[in-house]
Amino acid sequence: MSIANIKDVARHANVSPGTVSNALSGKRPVSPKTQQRILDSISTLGYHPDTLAQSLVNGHSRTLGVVTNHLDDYGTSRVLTGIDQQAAQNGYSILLTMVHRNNQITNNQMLTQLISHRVAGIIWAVPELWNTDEVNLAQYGDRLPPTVFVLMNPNTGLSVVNYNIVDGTTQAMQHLIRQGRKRIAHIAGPATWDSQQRTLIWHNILSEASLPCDESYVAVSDWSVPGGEKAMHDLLNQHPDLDAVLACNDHNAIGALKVLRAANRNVPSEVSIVGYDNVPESGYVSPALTTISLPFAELGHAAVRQLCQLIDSTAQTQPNILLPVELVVRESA
Amino acid sequence: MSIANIKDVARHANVSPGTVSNALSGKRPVSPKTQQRILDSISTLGYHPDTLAQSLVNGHSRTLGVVTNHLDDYGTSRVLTGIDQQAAQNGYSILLTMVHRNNQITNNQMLTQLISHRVAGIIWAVPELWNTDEVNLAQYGDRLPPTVFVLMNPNTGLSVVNYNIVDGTTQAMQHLIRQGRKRIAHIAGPATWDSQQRTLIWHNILSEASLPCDESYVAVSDWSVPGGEKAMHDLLNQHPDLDAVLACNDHNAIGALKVLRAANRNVPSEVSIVGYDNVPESGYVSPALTTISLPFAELGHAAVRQLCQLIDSTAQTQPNILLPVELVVRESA
DNA sequence: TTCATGGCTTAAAACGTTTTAATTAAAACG
DNA sequence: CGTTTTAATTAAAACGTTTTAAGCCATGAA
Repeated sequence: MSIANIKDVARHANVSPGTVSNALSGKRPVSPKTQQRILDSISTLGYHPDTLAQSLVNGHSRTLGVVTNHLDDYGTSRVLTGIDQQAAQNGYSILLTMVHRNNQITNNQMLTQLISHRVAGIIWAVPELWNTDEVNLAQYGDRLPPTVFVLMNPNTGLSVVNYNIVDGTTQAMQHLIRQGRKRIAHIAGPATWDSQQRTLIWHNILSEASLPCDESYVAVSDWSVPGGEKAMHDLLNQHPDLDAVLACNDHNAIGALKVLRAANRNVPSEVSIVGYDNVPESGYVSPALTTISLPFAELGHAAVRQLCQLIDSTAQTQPNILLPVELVVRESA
Repeated sequence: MSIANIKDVARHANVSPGTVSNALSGKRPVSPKTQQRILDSISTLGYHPDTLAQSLVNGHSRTLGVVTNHLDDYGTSRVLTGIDQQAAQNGYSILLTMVHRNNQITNNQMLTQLISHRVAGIIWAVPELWNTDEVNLAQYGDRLPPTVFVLMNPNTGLSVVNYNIVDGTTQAMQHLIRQGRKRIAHIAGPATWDSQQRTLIWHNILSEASLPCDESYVAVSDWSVPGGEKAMHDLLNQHPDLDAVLACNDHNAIGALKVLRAANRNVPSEVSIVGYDNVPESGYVSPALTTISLPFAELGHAAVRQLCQLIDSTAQTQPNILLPVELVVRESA
């Protein structure tokens, strides 16, 4: 006995397939008696409608394609969790495609795959790996479903959901300056758009306050703890008298913390540190990190809501969304 | 102009739809000339086959349904990353369903959703939240596609992929005993199967070695850092002279570390600690944690491979898979 | 009695593929 | 050059739904 379909139900309930469809969708009236009969047949046969067939006939699949980075870091995981949450709430399933380190599959292949699956929309959540030059969106024409980009440069003409980078860095800097710090070094990330953005703000605020902000106060690191250690080392060599550090993320800040402890500089009395991201461990290193808390899960929520609006309204674009951030003051500054 | 389908291609290449299908699949020979003509038409029209229609006609969807826990902890994220990696390699897409904290959707609804999507197989990767009583798998009969369970009790008659819990805990205990530790306390997790398993092994090894192992040496915690702090507090009260701690995971161990530092007990000279999981932060707390490294990504890989075998062979079951673990010796023990 | 009205129901077409069985075209053979 | 074999192609059926247009049957009005 193979798996039951709508015809089996129809036959069992002595009714036509169309009526079964109506009974389930409620789009057309069905008499109470037949309704009940159909429901009974459905449960005795254990019938579940075939989503594929449904999607095929009405042209869309109530599925969102999500392209995300590998989940090795906290932020990406949280964003994906948020996406799933909101998608479930809006009645969408999600079709997942991940970008891995040894990336064997191209952006184009990913898009093609999602398009083939007839997803209703796409969320591109690969921070900064999206190079608009690499992929020519226009080539897909109207085959490309509505698409929302998370954690991306909002000045690209695409539909972007991001957190407020400017505000976050500004808050952190102001906090340090308010505490009377004068020589504020900066551990920058790799040369991605958002990282450059933060460095720029660091520079502007310091120069406005007539505080030192030349290049010797900046060390470039990757996003890792060892990277932070190395950067802190260099900074201490250049400026043994520095009294604060603005790190581009918490992991770098944690690395810096280790180096400062080894160098017998007390944090925060001698040197203040502010991180970025508010990863869980930032709360239980010692001293606990003062950091900028980013609304990762909310980014996921907002992206799905934005996407659903695009899908429903068939408007081509929506205004970008920038979510607020929050300075979490703990012990390190 | 709507999106191109196989008929459009056929018309454009002066050929029948069936031939286009054959040209793409290679299942039946097509003459080189027509082949070329078809390929040209495909690229000028920008044709991508509709996966939904394909799946509908050949009965399966080259999609794996994955049910995972929310991604707030490292292990789950890594497992999912591993699953995606291997699935991509085997040519499967993945349809994601997450279990969230405020769980509004039941196990049954999840299964029904996946079944409706005609997934080729299911990976259930919700550690310990799966209660076999809650869901009666038998009720789905042959509607349920092949299913593999990750991080679950292997003694259930289901197809399970897990790491070797017994071996991991044993290695940790032997390491502590080798170092001459006599009073080894234990921070246990919530009363889940694998947690109980570890507590049992802790007990057996100690009693074999004629070392104290009564209940007063066990504190129950959740999996969190604060939970670990509280547990460590209690243990120190009960046994101020304890000289080692076996924690049920790294977060508990980190919490314990904080309490021990506050109590001025040197780690590892006075008290040794071993964690479990090898989360990234275990490497950069101070002192760095000695811990059991679990093969999370490999669990994902193995689960997909196992599932693919089940799908291909249509054998009902496969032997369970237990992956080896590794003791990572750092500073804390 | 006839006719429209309105509420349910149904048969058939459509969605975009693959596959089967039948057909044609091409090649090989005597 | 006719016949057989083989290779390439096609028309049509199938997959499981939804939807459209048509049909049926009471009911109530003229």
